[in-house]
Order: sequence, then C-alpha cells, then structure tokens
Amino acid sequence: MLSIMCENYNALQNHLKELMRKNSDHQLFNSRKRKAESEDNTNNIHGINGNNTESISSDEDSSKKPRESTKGKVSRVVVKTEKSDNSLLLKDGYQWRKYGQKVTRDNPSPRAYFKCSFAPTCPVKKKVQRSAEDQSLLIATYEGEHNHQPPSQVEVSLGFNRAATPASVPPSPASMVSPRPTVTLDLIQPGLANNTAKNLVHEVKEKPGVQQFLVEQMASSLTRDPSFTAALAAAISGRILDQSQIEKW
DNA sequence: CGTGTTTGACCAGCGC
DNA sequence: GCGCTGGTCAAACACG
Repeated sequence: MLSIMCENYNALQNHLKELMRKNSDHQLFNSRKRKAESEDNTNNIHGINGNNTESISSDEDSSKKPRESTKGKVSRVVVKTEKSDNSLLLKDGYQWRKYGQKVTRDNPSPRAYFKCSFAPTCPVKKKVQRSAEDQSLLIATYEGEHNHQPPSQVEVSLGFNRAATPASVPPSPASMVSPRPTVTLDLIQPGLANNTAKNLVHEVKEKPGVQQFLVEQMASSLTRDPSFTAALAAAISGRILDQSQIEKW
C-alpha cells in the first residue's frame, strides 16, 4: 500500500506541476476576487486520475483572506461520481441538512449548501457543486471543524466494528466493481520532495524496520488531519454498508 | 405528524 | 449609490 501511495503521489505531483504552470498564465486575466476564487476551485479539480476517486486538499489560501480566516479551517474534497448521478448528495460519514441551492455565475451547475445536522451546535458547513469542466466531478467545500465525533466513529465506539479497518484492507477486485467510491489520498505536502518519495519506496521494500517506522509516522500524521479523518469516515460508512464485501474480507 | 428538501426572497459584500 | 453576486432564510412542499 505504501508503494502504491508513493507512486500515486509522484504521478499527482507531476500532474499538478504541469497544470499549475498552465494555469499561471490563465490567472493573469482574472482580476476580480470572485473570479480568482472560482479558479481556485478549478485548480483543485485537476490531479484526479481514475474513477470514483476523492482528493482532499486543505485550502491554504484561506489564511490570506480575512473573511475566511474568521470562519475556521476550509478544505475541499473532489469526488468523481457516475455521470448518470445528478444528485449533489455526498456521503462523507457526517449527517447534513440542506438549507439552500444557488446557481453561480461561473458554473451552470447549481451549488448546494449544507449544514452539519448531527450535532445541533456543530458550526461546520459545506458547499457541493459540480465541476464546470467535468460534470462527473463533485466539489465539496468544508468550512469549519466538527465539534463532535463522526457518526461512523460513534458507531465504532459503540461496538459496531465488525468490519476490518479500511486502511488495512487491500483493494480487491470486488471493490472495483462496487459503486461505492474508492478513496485515494492527495499526499501533496510541502517539503516532501519527489525523489524523497522514491527513496521511501526503496527503503520500505528493503528494510522491515523502516517499514514499521514509516507506517507509524504516516498513521500519526494522517490521523491528525481532520480532512483525512472525514474522508476515512466516508470510506468506512460507505464500505460497511456492503455486507457482501465484508464477508469476503 | 415529524423531518428533510425545494425555491423564491432577502441581505451583505464588493467593484465600478 | 447602483448593480451584481454569493450566502442564508423561511414558507411551501414532499415523503415516510
């Protein structure tokens, strides 16, 4: 799994570099702030390969915008869906209540507004809109952080842990056929160079001790990321419903 | 009847 | 000040 993750990381980083280079010229024409914001959305869409994948990215630009910095952490999740699926519903492990829908200027697809309804005091909101470039891509923007456990984690803590931990389950051919989305991780992080990832792959293959250490390090860093835990919750909630696959595991 | 969704109206921020 | 735009509200509606 680590090897696959590192390979995917390399591919995504190269793709992102290429697209960022292309978009840097295009963004010179976007003088208006809202226009630039929409471009941020399209930038995050890129770098998605394969079917039924999600990409999670933390919105670092939000720290530069005073209005958004007061709202807390902002993150985006891109989900590839079936083209026949026209709904804006996104299963991410949390319970959402839709409170509005709007057609925005730069995208003919409507944008849906959701509030977290699992906890009455939870301030988290999310916006879901289809990509203007690829209608099969759903872009979810999360604002704020949950002040409660994800529903799926609550279920686990209550003893609903019959299924194995998704992170320890290798992708099976059956999961490729399943309509449930397969979650992949966008591991683009500053400071992690391209060749560093390659070295990691080599060391992991050669040294079991390094493998154990690396697994612990990655698990530690990933579980500290709320975006990752949200995606993991979505993966769990999606997989545990498919009892037939659980039996196969 | 309770809960969630839809959708037109309203409000605030921003650029000109 | 005006118009445009995104975000939110709330009444009407649908559904189990």
